[in-house]
Amino acid sequence: MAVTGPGGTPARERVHRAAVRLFATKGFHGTGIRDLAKAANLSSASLYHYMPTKERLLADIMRSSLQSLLDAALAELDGLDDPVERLDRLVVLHVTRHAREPMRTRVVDNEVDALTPASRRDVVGIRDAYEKLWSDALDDGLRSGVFTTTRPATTRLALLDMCNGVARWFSPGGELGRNDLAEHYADLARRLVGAPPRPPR
Amino acid sequence: MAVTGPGGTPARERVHRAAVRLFATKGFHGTGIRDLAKAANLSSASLYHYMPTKERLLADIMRSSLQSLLDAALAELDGLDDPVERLDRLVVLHVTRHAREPMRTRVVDNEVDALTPASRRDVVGIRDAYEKLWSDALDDGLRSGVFTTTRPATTRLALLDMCNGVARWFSPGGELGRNDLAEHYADLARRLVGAPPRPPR
DNA sequence: GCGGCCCGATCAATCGATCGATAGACCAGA
DNA sequence: TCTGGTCTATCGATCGATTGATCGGGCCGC
Repeated sequence: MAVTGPGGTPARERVHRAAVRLFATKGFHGTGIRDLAKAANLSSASLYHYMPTKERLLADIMRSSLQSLLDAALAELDGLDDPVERLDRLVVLHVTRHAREPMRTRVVDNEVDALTPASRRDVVGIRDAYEKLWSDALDDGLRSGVFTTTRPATTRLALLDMCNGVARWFSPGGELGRNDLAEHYADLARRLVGAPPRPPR
Repeated sequence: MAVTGPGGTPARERVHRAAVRLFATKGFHGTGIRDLAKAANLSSASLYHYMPTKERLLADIMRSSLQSLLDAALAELDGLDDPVERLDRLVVLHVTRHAREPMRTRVVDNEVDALTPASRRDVVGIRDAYEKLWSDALDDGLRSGVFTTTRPATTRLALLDMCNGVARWFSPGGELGRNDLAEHYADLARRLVGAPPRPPR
């Protein structure tokens, strides 16, 4: 088993983590193979035992992040019918994740066009499936009259952009915890789509 | 006068424009000096007649974009007292600009950490002054009771993120024109901060 | 023939990636 | 218990290509 390295963290994981941190802060093209090696406590040659290519490492990070978000969302919505509840859950899940792993999310959001066309197709496919959950909840709510907006498509984009923004400024040490933040965003989302406010706890 | 070049556009402007387009689509670090030269119909050597450095070109683009946004906002708000009207105007101006020049805005929003510390200080300074206009409008409205939110700071961030998102997906050929889009966002903004809806036109 | 534009050629540095080699863990057969 | 072989993890050295930037000189309208 590969359990060497200072701190006991396996090398594969160190590479992954370092890549997320560097890609998020300096960008994919701004991160050299040697920066990555230094951050993972490896030589740049050893790096290639854990990734086929710098681009594929990026693609793997993005793919797995998005897939786990999609899976979690599907599990969260399972069996649910009420559009308001579905929206609540989507917002809370989304914001919680973005606040828990802002770096990873920043990579997913900002580095899409550093991917090769093939990788991009995969990643965008997963993202579209995820965003369809939002569209469906919104459409159902509009049909049943519990949401109101004159421009559903634009409102959906505004809603998603609002929630995505969290990853850009959230820092774990802030005054607001992840859960309170997510609850607040659920309130804001209801306001945006014209749904009745959530009952106070 | 330098008015050569196919199409009659002066070289300095061609460089500027090409840089905005390339930085926005491929990122600052993803754009080579030769890509830039080709897009501006110049040799990579001639490029340096119009910019001291690639990084300074980026800094100039960001600085002038932000400064013109701040100036326009100050002009727009001049003499205005009512927080609701100030918020309306800020949203309409912001969204209109983001929709008119999504490329330029994407550069401003995404490439901040490609700047040297000195350039970054300048740029962030202007951005902070601009965002303070939003904070002030929001605070005044909260004080006077016309806005309602439990978390003013977070709500401000959510509001700004929502409006910033426009630059990431707006394309001029879409079904919605710039002005209609801006009006819709003004409605959404009022909902977010708990202000009464705008009177229908 | 002077000055603003412009370029081909080229610089040192860095890029992503590959090479051959070494050290150690593990296992099979004697 | 020793031995030979295989596998994984790691490295220094180096590959060709590309990077941002520079230099010396050519062209052209004045």
